[in-house]
Amino acid sequence: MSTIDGPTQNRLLAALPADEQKRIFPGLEPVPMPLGKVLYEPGARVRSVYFPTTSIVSVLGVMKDGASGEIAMIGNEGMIGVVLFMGGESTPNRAVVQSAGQGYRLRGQVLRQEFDRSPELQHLLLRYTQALLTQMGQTAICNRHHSVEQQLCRWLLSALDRLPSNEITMTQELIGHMLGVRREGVTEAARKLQQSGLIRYRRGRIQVVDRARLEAHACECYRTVRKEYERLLSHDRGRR
Amino acid sequence: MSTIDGPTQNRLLAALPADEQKRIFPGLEPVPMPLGKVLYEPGARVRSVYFPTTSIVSVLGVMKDGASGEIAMIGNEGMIGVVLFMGGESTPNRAVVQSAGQGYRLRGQVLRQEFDRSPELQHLLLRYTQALLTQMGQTAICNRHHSVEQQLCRWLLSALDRLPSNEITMTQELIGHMLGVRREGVTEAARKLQQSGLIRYRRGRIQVVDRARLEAHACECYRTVRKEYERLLSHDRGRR
DNA sequence: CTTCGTCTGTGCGGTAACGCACATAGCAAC
DNA sequence: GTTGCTATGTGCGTTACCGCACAGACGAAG
Repeated sequence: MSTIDGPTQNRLLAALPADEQKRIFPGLEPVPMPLGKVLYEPGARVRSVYFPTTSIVSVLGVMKDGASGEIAMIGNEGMIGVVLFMGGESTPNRAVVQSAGQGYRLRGQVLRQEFDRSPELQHLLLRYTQALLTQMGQTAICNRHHSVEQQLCRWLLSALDRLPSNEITMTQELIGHMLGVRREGVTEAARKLQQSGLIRYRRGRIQVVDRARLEAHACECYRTVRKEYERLLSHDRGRR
Repeated sequence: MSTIDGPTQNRLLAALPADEQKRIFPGLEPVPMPLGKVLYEPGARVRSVYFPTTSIVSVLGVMKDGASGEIAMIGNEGMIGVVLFMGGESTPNRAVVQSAGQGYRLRGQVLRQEFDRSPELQHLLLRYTQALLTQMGQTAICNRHHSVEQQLCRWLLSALDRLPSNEITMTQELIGHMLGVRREGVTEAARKLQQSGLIRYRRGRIQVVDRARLEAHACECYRTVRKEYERLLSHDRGRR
């Protein structure tokens, strides 16, 4: 009945038809998602999927030498663990909680069963996976062509879209790991943005002051991905 | 009956169960895939899918200012147009033939119908899509962390895996567009590789002389992606 | 209030890749 | 062989980012 709290805070879960919700919601287990919690490791078998509600999760590519980079950011618009219905049992990536909050866990077996049974669920999750594909592809060319400053803007906006307030709790060091750049590079970019009055920050917290101008500063990648998410995951599902 | 020529030269089509082949093969239309042919444009509705046999197709991200970069390379191991069964009707990317050859076209409607009817086809294509996801994610962090020289090695090896000979027909200018770097950067990297005896090249042609050492020169991304393709698309499908 | 660990600010030399300009060389058409 | 187009070679100044080093500043815990 509640539409503000509970599983329906996750937009994928909320978009399910009522009868499907009846079958899935009982299997959902609310879990805390503390900062740094690892949801899955590269190559490890994925046994559960996660639906963030108030948390944000990063999917990171990690190199042998420890270098890393975010290839996808997932909040209450999505889920972690698409491999479960895609048929691989693992991925070469790591999923880590990037912004603390809540989420729901569902056993993989349950999801797979329902995925095979319900065309609506299937279509919804596949459309979501396509959105994920788009995000990854755009990240690839963004990493190639855009400056740290532009990418920081993009990243802040993406995070903001998944948070209730205009404040992001995150150290510059961590942002560096996400963007795959030096911490100092983040510091310098952040300083410039603050001087221009787009953001304000202090130790581990970044406040977005002027969202419109931040968007203007970001590279086109942000809008491209966002538009695609809206197109794929808004009301008109079922059109297929 | 033939396993060398025809549709079964594409490994996805070859992996289908016999009864599924019976339903799909009649709909396949052999098409030439000349260099530069555009299979789909950003945002345009995708109406057919393509199964390369002897050709290679690049999925490119393109920016407003014309800058570009390859986010996936697809040969006879895969197909172009996963959006058709993923449920989006378009993507923000462009698909272009990168190495001329042959392929098969299939009307999207036919594929969708069979996708919904046959669990085997569905599982096969979803596993393939996961491989694609992996490739894109790895491209993203590769673009972030590795040198032009390393990336050129990776790219050459990926192309080689999809070609029958050890020669790649491709100008350095085009490779530059794929990698999203300057043509001169490619020239310099190629010169180094030639001096080290890994490749030999002339106007529009690159010959790989020492594959083993080329692999040693490439970044880990090549192996990561390749392994994942093997894991996801080899014999053990149906294990799910 | 003090302490201490962590986060942020800043400087500096080094390097990879860029943008541009122009020279040369391969190849196809005539 | 000559011509003309396109691909490749090379140099040069500029820029963005790196790696490292260390100073300073915040804020939680005592």
